[in-house]
Amino acid sequence: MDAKELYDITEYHSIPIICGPTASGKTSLSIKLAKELSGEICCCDSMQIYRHLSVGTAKPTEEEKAQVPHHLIDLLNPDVPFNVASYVEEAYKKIDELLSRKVLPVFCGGTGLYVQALQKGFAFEDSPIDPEVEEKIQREYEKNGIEPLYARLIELDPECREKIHINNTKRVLHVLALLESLHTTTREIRTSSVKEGPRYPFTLFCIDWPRDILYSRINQRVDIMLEEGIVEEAKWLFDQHLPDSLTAMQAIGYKEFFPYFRSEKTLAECVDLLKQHTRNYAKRQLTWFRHMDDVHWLSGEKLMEYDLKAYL
RNA sequence: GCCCAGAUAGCUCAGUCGGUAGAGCAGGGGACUGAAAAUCCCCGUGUCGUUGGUUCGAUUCCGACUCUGGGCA
Repeated sequence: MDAKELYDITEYHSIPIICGPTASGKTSLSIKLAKELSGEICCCDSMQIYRHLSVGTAKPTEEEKAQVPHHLIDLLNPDVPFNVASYVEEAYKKIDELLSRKVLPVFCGGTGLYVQALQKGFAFEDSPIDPEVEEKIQREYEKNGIEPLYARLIELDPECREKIHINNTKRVLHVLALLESLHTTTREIRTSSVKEGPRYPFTLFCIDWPRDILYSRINQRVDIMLEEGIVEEAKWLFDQHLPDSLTAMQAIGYKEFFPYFRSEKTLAECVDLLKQHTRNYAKRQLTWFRHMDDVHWLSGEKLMEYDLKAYL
């Protein structure tokens, strides 16, 4: 769909995506914008997808959801894995649904990969990895370690020497399985995945704050989450005894409390660790956003003064 | 008051058999196409507590002092 078609349906030329690091004020900005546009909010967040993870993922509150309808949250239980490909599929379904009601979606979220997948229109194949190939690679890894597999990856695709470090085991194994299943290279995958172009026209906004202010906002927000019951929520997840590898178990705001539940750390230590991890995460998010294309940067201090409609 | 241990990077500490020092964490930068709130890479000069002494040379050895732990009174 191009800008004109979108305009004919919604009277706007593009779909806004509000991104930014955690605790930058995305939620309130997206609500303000959605109200102005009579739009509805679609979350672009790998963890708000999960039910029961609410306080810790800074999901919009009931009051906020009452102001503007929210979508793409509370889709799955925490024991179900999730990934970009599934996200993109869900997002496109939701966009079509809103457009069929002539409603403009307002995307909002901090997961850089998901934002980029929408912006660039990454196309994902149904199941690109042959389970037999994957299993064989896994067995070889357990037997001989990463080095022979890394050597094979470089031989199949010399570009990977630059792009994938040998210590990044997870990615080495995954990309090797991908290449041996499809008999192709990463360059070809990247090229073919964007050859259709973006599915819809998007406009990206990213919120930025001076680093020290962002960090103190993060620390304050963790204290608020504590009052809102993050520890109880984390205890609930802890009691599910899910495998650590599961997507939901990686969420910041939960795993940090597990040592407390096991009486290995004090609550105060876990809280400090949570603040730390959240700050580290915000930095990684900013690295991602800074290197995305066509981003309109918004200063956190004057967030409510921008006329974002003018960009759409 | 006495005895012992310590004082080195923002923090926790290692080390220099005497030639001005290095790890982890924090912090900063970066990568990223099916776990991405994940995973991974790169970046280390600081009056080595103060002050005398020994020495060609002291953060390192010796003394005193200050501070911080711990113990004894």
